[in-house]
Amino acid sequence: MKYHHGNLKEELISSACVVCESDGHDRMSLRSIAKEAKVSQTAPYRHFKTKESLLAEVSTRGFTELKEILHNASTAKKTLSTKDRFLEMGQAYIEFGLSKRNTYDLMHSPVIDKTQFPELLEIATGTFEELVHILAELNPGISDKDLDLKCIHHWALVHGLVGLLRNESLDAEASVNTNAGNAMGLVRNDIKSFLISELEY
Amino acid sequence: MKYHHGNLKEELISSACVVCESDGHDRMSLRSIAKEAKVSQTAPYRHFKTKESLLAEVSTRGFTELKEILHNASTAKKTLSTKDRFLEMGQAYIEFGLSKRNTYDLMHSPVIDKTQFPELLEIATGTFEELVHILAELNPGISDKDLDLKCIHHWALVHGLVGLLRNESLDAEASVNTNAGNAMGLVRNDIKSFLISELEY
DNA sequence: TAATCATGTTGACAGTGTCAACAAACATAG
DNA sequence: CTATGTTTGTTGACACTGTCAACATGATTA
Repeated sequence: MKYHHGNLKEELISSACVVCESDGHDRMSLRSIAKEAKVSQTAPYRHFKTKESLLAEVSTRGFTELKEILHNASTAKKTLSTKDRFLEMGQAYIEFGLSKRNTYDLMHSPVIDKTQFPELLEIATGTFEELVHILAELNPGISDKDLDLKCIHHWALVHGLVGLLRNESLDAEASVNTNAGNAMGLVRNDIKSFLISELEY
Repeated sequence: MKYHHGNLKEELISSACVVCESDGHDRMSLRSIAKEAKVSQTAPYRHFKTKESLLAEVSTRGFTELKEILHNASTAKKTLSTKDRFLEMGQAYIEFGLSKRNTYDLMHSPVIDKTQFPELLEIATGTFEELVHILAELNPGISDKDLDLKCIHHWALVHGLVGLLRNESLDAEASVNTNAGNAMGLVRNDIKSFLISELEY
């Protein structure tokens, strides 16, 4: 029975990742994950200055995973056209946002001040870069400024779309008054078609 | 010195609105706003079943204000073309999201389960309707389905754009590695131009 | 072997949301 | 006008939270 745990930091982070995704970051308590690791309430403070910095670690892992997913989506299937790989990427982003709801929330939550966590800031902006790369490939010869504007456009679109799609209440309720709910269901069931129509918009 | 306050519910809500916007909803405590109203800690429970339901009230007011702003933007200046009024609306939405940051956050936060607050759900979807109306006006003869798709497109865009613009770290940091930061600043300084280019995209 | 440092522990503090039990103010029926 | 019941307050408590100071143990290094 060792006094020292040996791998506590890693265990706390990965435990926090699980809890954050299942319960949401606001329902996660340091004490509970400390207990889960069979360690005292204050042990986490040897590895994280504050709860926020543990959450920053969780957020960092989220971005790391997302960046990898995006990178894979845009490079894996070499036989696809650039446009199709771009669409794969958009779909992958949205699917991440829908399947890792709470983690996605944390990644965009204002409770973490990214400027205080350089590593997090770097991976977050790095994730954005994945979009820059494929859009540059898709629009050869485009000016830097126009490229950036295109990035902003597409990023805003998928990010906003995730926000809309996550809100199940919209199709539950809105379909009574309008057809938006139905359309939302359509989009949800065929994200790729929607993205294609966006590209040709 | 009356025992009964007389107007406690209203005072609690408006106080909560102020605190939510200035400090963020996660830093708002029931006790503190009770104290502010010079009332005991548990007095709010005579008017709100839970903290969440007070926050739901704050969120409702946020949507009410936003809906009104959007409605005004799209109907006030009668001399403008439909397209211009649509642009006014987009700009108004974004400005709301940027100026009422924390309230905007609360309105989209998962801490409030909108399905449990019918009034909130109604005003939230009602806000969406403002977009439906002007888009219908802008695209006469459009099919219901296409109208809905257009709504989803534009809503996702402005909502996502707010998310991007709020993140100051993006232009602070990203400008080192890419030009995205500069472009973000451009967009921020001239939202309307960006929206126009979006419409013609 | 002795001293230092990293990593645990216990105990405490102030703060939180919420509940049960009680009390004062108000409304209304007799 | 009194009696009764309902709203709307109060006090006190519970379990929980993030975090800190003081201490103890284990590992590392001189």
